[in-house]
Amino acid sequence: MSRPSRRVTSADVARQAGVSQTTVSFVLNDTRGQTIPEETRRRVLEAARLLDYRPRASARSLAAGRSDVVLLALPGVPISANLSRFIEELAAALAERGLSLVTHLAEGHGRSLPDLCAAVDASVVIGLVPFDEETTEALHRAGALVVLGTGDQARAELRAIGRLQAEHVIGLGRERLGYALPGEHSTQFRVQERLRGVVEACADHGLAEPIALPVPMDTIHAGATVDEWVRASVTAVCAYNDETAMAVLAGMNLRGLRAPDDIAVIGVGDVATGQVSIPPLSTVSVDFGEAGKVLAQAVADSLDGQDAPPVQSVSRPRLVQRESA
Amino acid sequence: MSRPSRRVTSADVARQAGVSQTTVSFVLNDTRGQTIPEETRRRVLEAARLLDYRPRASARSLAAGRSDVVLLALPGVPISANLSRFIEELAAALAERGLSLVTHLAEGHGRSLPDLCAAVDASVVIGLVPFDEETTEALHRAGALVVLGTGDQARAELRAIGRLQAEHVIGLGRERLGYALPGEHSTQFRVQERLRGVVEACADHGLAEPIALPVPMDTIHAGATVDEWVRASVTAVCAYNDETAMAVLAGMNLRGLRAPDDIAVIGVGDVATGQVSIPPLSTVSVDFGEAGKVLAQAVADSLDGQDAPPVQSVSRPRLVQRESA
DNA sequence: GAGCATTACTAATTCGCATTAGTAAACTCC
DNA sequence: GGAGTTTACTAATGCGAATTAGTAATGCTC
Repeated sequence: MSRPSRRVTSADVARQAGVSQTTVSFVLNDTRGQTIPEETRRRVLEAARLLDYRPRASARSLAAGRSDVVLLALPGVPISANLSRFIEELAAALAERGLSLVTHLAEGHGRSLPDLCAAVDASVVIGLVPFDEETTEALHRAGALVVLGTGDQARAELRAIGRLQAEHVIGLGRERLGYALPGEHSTQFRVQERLRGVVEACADHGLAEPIALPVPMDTIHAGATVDEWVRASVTAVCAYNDETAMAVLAGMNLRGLRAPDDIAVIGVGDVATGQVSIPPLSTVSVDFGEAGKVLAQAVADSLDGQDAPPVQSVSRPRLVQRESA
Repeated sequence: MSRPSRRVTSADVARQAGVSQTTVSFVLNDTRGQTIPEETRRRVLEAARLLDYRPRASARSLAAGRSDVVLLALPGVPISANLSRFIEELAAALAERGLSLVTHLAEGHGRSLPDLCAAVDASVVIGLVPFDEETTEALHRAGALVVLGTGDQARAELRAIGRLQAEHVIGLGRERLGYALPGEHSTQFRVQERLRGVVEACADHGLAEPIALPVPMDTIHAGATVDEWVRASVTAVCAYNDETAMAVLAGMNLRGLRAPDDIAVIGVGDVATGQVSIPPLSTVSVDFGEAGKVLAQAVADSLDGQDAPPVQSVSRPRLVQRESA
């Protein structure tokens, strides 16, 4: 259609408003230390609105030395409703501070995160999985001013989730636990750390280590896995996530076993279908609640103020008790 | 940690390699029409590697007049495994062409898509939901050279999904259909178009219009909805998605009804838990297959070649028959 | 009513890269 | 052996906004 013609520039706005480009910049950025009379400000704003002017990001960040792009690196897993709500909240909170959030589905075969970071000229990179030292380093070299998601905080949070599951079923009087690993990617960081949390909780209570078995998304195979747990007298299974937990439930159903009577089952994630599983699934909801706002604040702080206090807790695991445990 | 020091620039590389900045640019961009001897090329490449040089995107796109950022606008729904695979594939295919993909969870309260487009200086915007004329216009003004996802193609694809569901159960001999709307957002474009597809298929076969009812994610309420369908002698239910379908299954289970004997149930999406529902859920898998590569090609084409043929079909709906229908 | 500060601006410079317009040397070719 | 071409580069310019360094006009003070 309409040839993209020429983009509107700040010079166009200046011309329209009858001022210099400098003044336009001052008005639009609320540059402090500059006094602009109300009338002039109004004229500039009006002209900008009229022309639907949007500063060209590349010019802006070239001149300013930093962009206002925040890159959120997501793990390669499907994005739950929960997580996507968190992302939107984060985006909204960042937008209020003039920052723009874009996301990147990592773990893919696309370009590396540092490459991407450079490609979009991101000032901030947030990871939901922790970055190792080397990646952090590379991100900084790639132009990231702030990198969040390093450190052991993510690790701690993942473990807390496992712990919460275990504590719950132990509280129910179960003493022999199983752990349901996902059918795939079971060596992944997230999986191992959640399992770790369960292991720790068992140790704390003087119980034997949980029996961790992979559970494929398939009723027949799940049934076989359940058999193994039954042989080991397992009376509660903590699952890596709700999907896996539902597979366990299906396997049990196939064997005529009931949750929680025979084996208590608890998942993670509070996916919608957990409410209509048979029986309804107890789970740990990873509630991002205020996390978006908190994170946005942390980002903004560490972007202008030198160092902000590290973000404590992003997710806030919460027990959702239904019928399966 | 390490103060971000100063970013490495192409001038640094030039100095290191003992050539001019111009030459560095020529080598790194494989500028055609320039002959660079192998030895010089090697020196430059080596210097760039040594310094871990990455061109600053803002400077690049300011000078070149266009960035290599592609923005994918996603609907505000959770991202299925299927979709995320598609995204990764698209990202990989774009990366091969020197383009970087970032995603944006739309429908949020963050900034508007045109604003975001300008903020990341995207050259291309792809939408999985169609953009209206106005938005497309705004995106172009915001600097997007290419905008994909306009037009009625998305509409057609959504309808095809509904059609496929309906055709399947009609093929099973069912003549009175129900449609399970999601408990929320049931007036949304996607929902309505899928339903439309079912309505059309019914009409084509001379059947009565499907009885569309919202199904909340809650076994009790789902049971009540099932009652309504039973009263209307419905023998097959097409659901907006797998989650909703599973709620229907739960409601039926509560009433002692079996799928497909009493009512056939079919979902959309092929979510993992559909494999372990009771009974395993028949569904329409929205298979993106080669779509990533095709789309990437279309993007690249229309970015340098003037106009590329519009992308035909992005998703390729495919029936996955399990037990529920 | 001279000196100084404040107001309300603007001209000129800068960011880092791509690109255009050279230029000097080597290499044809009749 | 001089004109023309190709090779192998480099100097200079421009992209569009932010920023720095002004400047002219007005206000305030003693």
